[in-house]
Amino acid sequence: MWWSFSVSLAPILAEAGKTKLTSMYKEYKNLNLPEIEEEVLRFWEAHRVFEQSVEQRSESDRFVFYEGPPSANGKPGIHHVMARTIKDLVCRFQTMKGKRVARKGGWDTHGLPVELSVEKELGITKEDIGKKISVAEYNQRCRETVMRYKAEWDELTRRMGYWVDLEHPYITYENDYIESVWWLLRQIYDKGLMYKGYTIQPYSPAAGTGLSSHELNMPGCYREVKDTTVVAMFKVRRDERSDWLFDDDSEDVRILAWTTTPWTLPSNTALTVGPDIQYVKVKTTNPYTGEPVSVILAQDLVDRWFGQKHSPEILSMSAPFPGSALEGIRYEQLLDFGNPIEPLDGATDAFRVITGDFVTTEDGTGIVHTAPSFGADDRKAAKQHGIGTLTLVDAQGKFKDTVGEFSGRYVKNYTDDPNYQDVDVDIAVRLKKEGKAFNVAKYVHNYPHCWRTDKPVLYYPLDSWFIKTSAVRDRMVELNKTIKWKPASTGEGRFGKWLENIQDWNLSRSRYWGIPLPIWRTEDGTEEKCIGSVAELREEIEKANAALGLDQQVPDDLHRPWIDEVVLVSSDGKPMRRETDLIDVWFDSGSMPAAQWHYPFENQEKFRQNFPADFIAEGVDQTRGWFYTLHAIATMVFDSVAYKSVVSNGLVLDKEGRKMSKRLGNAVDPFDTIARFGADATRWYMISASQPWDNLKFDLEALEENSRRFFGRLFNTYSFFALYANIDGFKYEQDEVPLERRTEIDRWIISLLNTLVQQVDADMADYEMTAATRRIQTFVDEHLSNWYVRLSRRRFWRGEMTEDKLAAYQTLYTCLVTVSKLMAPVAPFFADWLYRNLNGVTGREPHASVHLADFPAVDEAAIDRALEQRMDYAQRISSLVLSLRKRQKIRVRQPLQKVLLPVLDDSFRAQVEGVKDLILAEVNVKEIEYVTDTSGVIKKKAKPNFKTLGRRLGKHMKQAAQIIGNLSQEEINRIEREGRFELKIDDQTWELTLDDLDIVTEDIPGWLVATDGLITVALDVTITDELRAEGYARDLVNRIQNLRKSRDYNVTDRIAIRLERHPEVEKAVQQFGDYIRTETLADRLELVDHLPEGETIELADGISVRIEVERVAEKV
RNA sequence: AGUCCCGUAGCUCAGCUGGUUAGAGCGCUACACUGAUAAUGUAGAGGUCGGCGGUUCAAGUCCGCCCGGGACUACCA
Repeated sequence: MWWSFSVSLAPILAEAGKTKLTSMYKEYKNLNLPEIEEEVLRFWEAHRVFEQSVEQRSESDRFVFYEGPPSANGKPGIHHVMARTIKDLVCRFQTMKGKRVARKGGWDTHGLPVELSVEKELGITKEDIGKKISVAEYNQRCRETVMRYKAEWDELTRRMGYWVDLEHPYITYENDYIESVWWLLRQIYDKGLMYKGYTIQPYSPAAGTGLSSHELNMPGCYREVKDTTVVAMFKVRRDERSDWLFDDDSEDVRILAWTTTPWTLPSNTALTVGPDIQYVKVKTTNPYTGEPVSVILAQDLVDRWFGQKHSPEILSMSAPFPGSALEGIRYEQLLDFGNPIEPLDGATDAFRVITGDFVTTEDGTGIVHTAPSFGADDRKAAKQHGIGTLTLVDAQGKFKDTVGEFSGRYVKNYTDDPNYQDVDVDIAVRLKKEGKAFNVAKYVHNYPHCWRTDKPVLYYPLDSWFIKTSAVRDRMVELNKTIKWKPASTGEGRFGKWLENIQDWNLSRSRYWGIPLPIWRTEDGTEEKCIGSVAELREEIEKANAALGLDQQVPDDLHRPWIDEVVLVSSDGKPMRRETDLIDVWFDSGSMPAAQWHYPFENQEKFRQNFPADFIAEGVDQTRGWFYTLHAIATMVFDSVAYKSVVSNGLVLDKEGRKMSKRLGNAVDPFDTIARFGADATRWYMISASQPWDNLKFDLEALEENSRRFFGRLFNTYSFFALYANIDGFKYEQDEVPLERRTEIDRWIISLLNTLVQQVDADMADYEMTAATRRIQTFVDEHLSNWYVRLSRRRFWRGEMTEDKLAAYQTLYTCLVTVSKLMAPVAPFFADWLYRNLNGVTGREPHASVHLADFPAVDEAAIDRALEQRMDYAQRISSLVLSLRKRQKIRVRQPLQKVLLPVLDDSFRAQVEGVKDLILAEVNVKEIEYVTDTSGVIKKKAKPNFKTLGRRLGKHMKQAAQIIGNLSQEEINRIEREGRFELKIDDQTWELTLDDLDIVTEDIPGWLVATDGLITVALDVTITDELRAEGYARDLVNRIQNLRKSRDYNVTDRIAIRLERHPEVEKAVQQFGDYIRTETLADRLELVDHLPEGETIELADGISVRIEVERVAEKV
């Protein structure tokens, strides 16, 4: 390209802490973000920019951030780029605002996914652990596996520009970490918030293990199944309590209860009714035996079971009565196999109607068959009412051998027996035969399955340790209200409402690779110890060694199996063994505020400085995961929030809006994306495309487009600056041109820039990063590139270094440097590249990197709203004029005489006057003529101001709008003169002022006009001979410049021009010869009659002429 | 089943505490500019603001119900 200098690219000279200047702004042919980023990365690493950015800030002014630990057991995906971009940009922003933001990394190392991948690799199941492979070996494999993809994670971290300290991360499997977790558990234990309970939990008989809610919620676990359902009839015993139900001695009264799990019917011990639900007794006949029978069910559900095609008929129906009336009524056991009632909290009563709030009339009969061993609600209700239980199914999922003909039969086909007979069906058949079935049907519903065995889960009573989170519910709710949630709805809704009916936290996991529950018990459970530190464990071990004559030591590794071997001793000398459960891994990560510092055993000061966090961020899926466990533990142990603000980002979906998954093959590879488009473009796209808490439809094409638009334009703007600044040797060495001596457009862009700084600062502080990026983008695209640079181009390449030219350089430089700082949190690479390219030449700031600089401060004095409005007028007026030219097909190079601009008030006129020159230059028109209404050519129209009038007029608004819209010219003129207007509707009168009306010009009769809101523009399209000649002159200049360019002449070369004579061209040369010569740097411009050697050029209106251009002297 | 988010032009998204002509970018079409040119500008077409009902003088915006997409949670007999 002829005007560009070839510049040898100086190597990076900036050193840590100080800047060595380069002499030229670097120029580049094309924007290559990935290349820039690699270079910037090398720079950051070589000069430890991250470390410096943290260390240079005061210890006493911190912004605390917690890193949610990822598991390196799986590969990172594009959604991790999303979450980490948010974390990173907030931390970088706060750093630039002067805060010290330490970012300690962490690794989540325990849990099911790790265990499973090991089992898969070894080809074993959970049952094999301790048999085919020792627990020690198994855990060793887990420990090795857990960091499998650490290299990928580290590379992603590095390459995406996520600044986090990975040299000193916390790792959840380390003894120090475990010890802190134990300490936390001990605090909770000491507050009486831990208990062991025999509760109903999801259980997989096929796998022989309880399942966590996590496991139950793995994709595909809830499946549609078709089950046999039974409405069973429970025969009421007649006694004092139930007597009122019977009409006569022979009446057979039965209570109806529906179940989708008939195999639980032998274990029934109660029936639960809703105390406030209305029930009725219906006389009918048994559909299977034909015997007369009376059945009790909810009134609302009568229609469901009666009156249909094949359903029994209603012979008579009682008046409704509330469920509370049924309470205490006894019934005969449905299927009696002579098993004793097992005590539940000591109670062994059974076969009685009880009440429960959970009963609804949504389905079934409004009466719940209650088997306390197989349902959590059932168990709760039974306990409340002193009912015992029957557990007639064993842990393998088959009936015990005391259940008559059903003994030994699996309740579901857990063994893949090809001849499996559905026991539900057989139970139904027996009930039908015995006249105890009211209805038997197939029913399709969702039921959870064990994701590993594909078999239905069973709810089964299991021993577990719980944290009584329900006891601190109110405090958690209260503290949550002080947390700033982004978006707020997640905090109030998903999280808040969930807290309000929080369940106790089931801590137990019967697993191997995790933090062992530090509780030891005597065999009879009468004494237990919760260990809160290694020192305490050592003491207890020594005590036990002495008392029991053992030779134990604190294990080097606090995991199983070593910790299981430790035996402690009770106060009366009995051995105590550890409860074999591990704790829920979510407790691990929720412990990190303390455990990352090995608090309270070390770093007490550090912990105090870093608790609670100012900010955390993760995906919404962590709402009930990490966000919850942090909150719960902090509430229980420290009576504090764990974080003051939290951003929960949405999912990253594919461009069709589907969830990304390996299975669908629509997962986007983060490494690939970054390598192709750059980390900055990826980050910028993710943040600017949609609010982080909305789901993002990730589309590579959109990313590319966004990158081209924003980074491309910013790059072009920089390139433009660098090109001319190098020619002029501009290094910002001269004094600052005072603002008041700069031109309108300079002061305008600086005003906008300061407004931008103010807004972006506020947005970023409020975690509104999408708004911030969009504002920056608008500034760069629309204002800086498309208006400021475009209109200021001439100032940069024309003439010597005048004050105006200097002001232009300074202004553009300031804009670029400031933008680099504003964008630095989101696009750290390009921002630093831009900053260093600029500051590396001028040395105006002492920082080697933009990330060591301060976030820009607003110069409020530079903000000039009137000027911003003025320029907005200029843009709109220009746009209107251009659209008029367009309509008339008059090229912009053709000058026109004047623009007519109706002005309705003096301030508008004054405003336009201030930007008149810009408008005229932009639209190539000679003058603006202001038309006032005194000239009589303007047609005015009045519109109501709905905002001010609506409130006052209320329902008369419609009529008012019509009256105002129909006001005549004269009336409008009068209103403007008097400043008031009496509006009469019906009998009422309102006194309106000019504020209540918008008066606009819509038309100038006889002229070509265009309107945009309140601005109307008319264009004089008469082309005089002189204007035409000037148009051709401009065409000529343009064609000659093109020739210079295509011939690779230097910008400063002088030329000689010979033109073939042509009547129009001759006029142009005669009148505008000087202009042509000046513009094209021509020493001579001659007209000749024949120019056979010349090139042919096309001017407007189909004129073509021959021309000869040659260089007269070369200048370098 | 509950809770929450989303549903505005072919695509991606704006639209503040309700105010009358619903915006932008891309894409498409046409054109201009040509000393930022693998850049830039202008114009045009394109919308039942998911649907129905309500509140209001006025609803994309507030309320209710429904439909569709998504997430999380769950002890649905």
